[in-house]
Amino acid sequence: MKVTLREVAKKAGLSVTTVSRALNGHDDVAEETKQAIRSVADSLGYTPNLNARRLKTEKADAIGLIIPQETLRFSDPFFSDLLSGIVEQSSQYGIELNITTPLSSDKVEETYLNYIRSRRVDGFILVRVQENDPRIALLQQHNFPFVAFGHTAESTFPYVDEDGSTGIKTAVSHLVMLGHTRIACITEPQHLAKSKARLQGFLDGLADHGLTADPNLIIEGNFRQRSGYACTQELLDNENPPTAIVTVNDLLALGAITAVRERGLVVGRDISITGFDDILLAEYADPPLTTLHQPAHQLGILLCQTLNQVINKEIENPQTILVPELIIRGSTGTAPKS
Amino acid sequence: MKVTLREVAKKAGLSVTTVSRALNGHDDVAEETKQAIRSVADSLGYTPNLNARRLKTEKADAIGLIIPQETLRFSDPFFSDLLSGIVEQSSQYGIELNITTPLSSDKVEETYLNYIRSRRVDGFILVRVQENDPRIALLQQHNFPFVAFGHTAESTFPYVDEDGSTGIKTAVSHLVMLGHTRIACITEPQHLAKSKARLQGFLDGLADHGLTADPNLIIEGNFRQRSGYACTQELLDNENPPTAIVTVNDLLALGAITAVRERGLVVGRDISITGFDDILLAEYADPPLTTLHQPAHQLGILLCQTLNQVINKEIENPQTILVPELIIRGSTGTAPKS
DNA sequence: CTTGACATCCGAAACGTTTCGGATTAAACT
DNA sequence: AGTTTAATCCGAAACGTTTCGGATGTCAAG
Repeated sequence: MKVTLREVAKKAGLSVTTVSRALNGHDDVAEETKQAIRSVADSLGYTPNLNARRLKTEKADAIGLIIPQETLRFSDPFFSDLLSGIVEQSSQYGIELNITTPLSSDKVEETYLNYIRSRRVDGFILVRVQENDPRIALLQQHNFPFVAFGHTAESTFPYVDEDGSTGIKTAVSHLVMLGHTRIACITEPQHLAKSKARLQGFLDGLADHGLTADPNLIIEGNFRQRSGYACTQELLDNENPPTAIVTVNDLLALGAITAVRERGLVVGRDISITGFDDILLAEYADPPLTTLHQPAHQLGILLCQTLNQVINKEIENPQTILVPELIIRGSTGTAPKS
Repeated sequence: MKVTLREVAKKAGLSVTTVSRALNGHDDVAEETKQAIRSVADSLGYTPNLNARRLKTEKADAIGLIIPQETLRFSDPFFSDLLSGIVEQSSQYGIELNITTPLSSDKVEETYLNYIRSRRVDGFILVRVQENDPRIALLQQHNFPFVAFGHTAESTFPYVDEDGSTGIKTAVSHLVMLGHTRIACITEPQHLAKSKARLQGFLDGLADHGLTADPNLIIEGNFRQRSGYACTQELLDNENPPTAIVTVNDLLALGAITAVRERGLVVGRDISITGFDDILLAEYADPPLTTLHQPAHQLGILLCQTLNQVINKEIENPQTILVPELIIRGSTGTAPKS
């Protein structure tokens, strides 16, 4: 049933050594023997036992993706596109993609350590990086290859990231150009690096146009539609409500749209709303959502490519930042005259 | 740096054999030596080299999920919830989850074969099963453990599935009770088992109430919103348009809602629409979508549990079917008087 | 005719684990 | 006292691969 190198060797009348070297394309075996060996191997349906190879070579040809429980639970569309990019690229490279989640939130580092020590992956892709992320400290200390999706100003490690700050600034500019001055912002929890960056972009964007942020108009939500809905209610209850709301992701924006409409207001006329990510549903929202397009799938591919380079030491400290593009749709319009 | 069994043994003053057996909890080593060994192992930070273990035991403690390219590309929310369930449960079991996609659609079986022969997984979870699925034939022929998400009437293999037919029947009944008689259906491509079942449910549902399906009102879409939009346009252009549309997944329904509204009609009053899956966005659609709730996350967990049982031969041929529950929201209402 | 260089092949060891079959000792029976 | 039994422990082989360090043969150059 199972066919090993030894059997290929026997059938080909050659040594195991030669067969191994032939199949791995070394140049100390004659071209015609290589051919012969390959055809024997094919006829027997030989596929190397990966575990044996890994044991010997001390390479796993695999990468790990340890998803935080929070990310796992509230699967947002952006993340699944990111994931699909990672899956696609790792498959293309012929390396395994190994996905897990820590058993509990206080066992994150334990999980990483176990993976490192048991030698089952050559590197990690990190998502949801935080400031002073303990995972990164751990990996750096062990000198273990990884690439982070996310960064801060001080980051000295390999990462791929969006430029969330610039992205939001673009959205703010867009709104200011439309005449808005009372602009609100619904943010995400601030422990994540990317959420911080986006909020900063909002503040900077206002400042760029000589506006100052009204603290009453900055409100922290989470990552879900329901939260966008609730935050918007709160904003609209304000005695001097905003004419535009910058939300920090599309799901928040969709929730905001629902809330606005429930009050009998028209999105894009009475109140403008912007999102972030350009998930599939943004285009089909009603009205279609003005948002910042993130090439999620592409980012996933890039993450995987970068990690591969880090593992193979082809590059020392790659850092890539992609600037999202503003897609203007119906959810934003000129400010109402007051 | 790396610590092996040998070093634990040396430090503990015992043989490699004993250390191995102690750590694996065999009962031919004294309780106090076990304790001692464990503490030495912990102090050294020993973690077994998985590749060595796998080589020896011929078990991978890993399962594979080979995602078809189509599924990968158009990441639907349902699938990511399913995936999250699989990730969660496999992590809980402490087995690896290995995700790939075939390099091209004609290399699907090659990919499976490679995985089987290289001994890197103990079993597979299959998604998007078709009638007479060649992957299933292959796995059965190799006597390799797997569990399918999906089935047909003749299926003799282990599966977990939703009862799509009964689900849609429930939706049809609901509409009939509301007085609808001209009911349309937007289906998915019929090569998938689940899509076939859902269409059958539609036909059976009508028949149950003595209605016959109008071929003009059955129209094949795909899996995306855009398609639901286009199909609905077509339905509404009919000379005798339907008063209700049963769509076979939520994204189609969301597209349908957009199309209906664009014509100035009111969903839930002029035209009723039902979906299937109850994705996160269904509740926040406008109007909220009447749909069939699928416990996607739970299904993922169940798939993983079932596969585990199959691998460990705890059960011979497990087949589970979950009946989806109709969630009535605002997108359906009494039929307009004509 | 010898020498060296080159091309091609191979034996044996090693990676770190598990396990088979036995060895040792002490306790518990005839 | 001798013999069985049980409790602990261990040596060595094996899983299938890669690779180090040669071995063999051929051929051109000296």
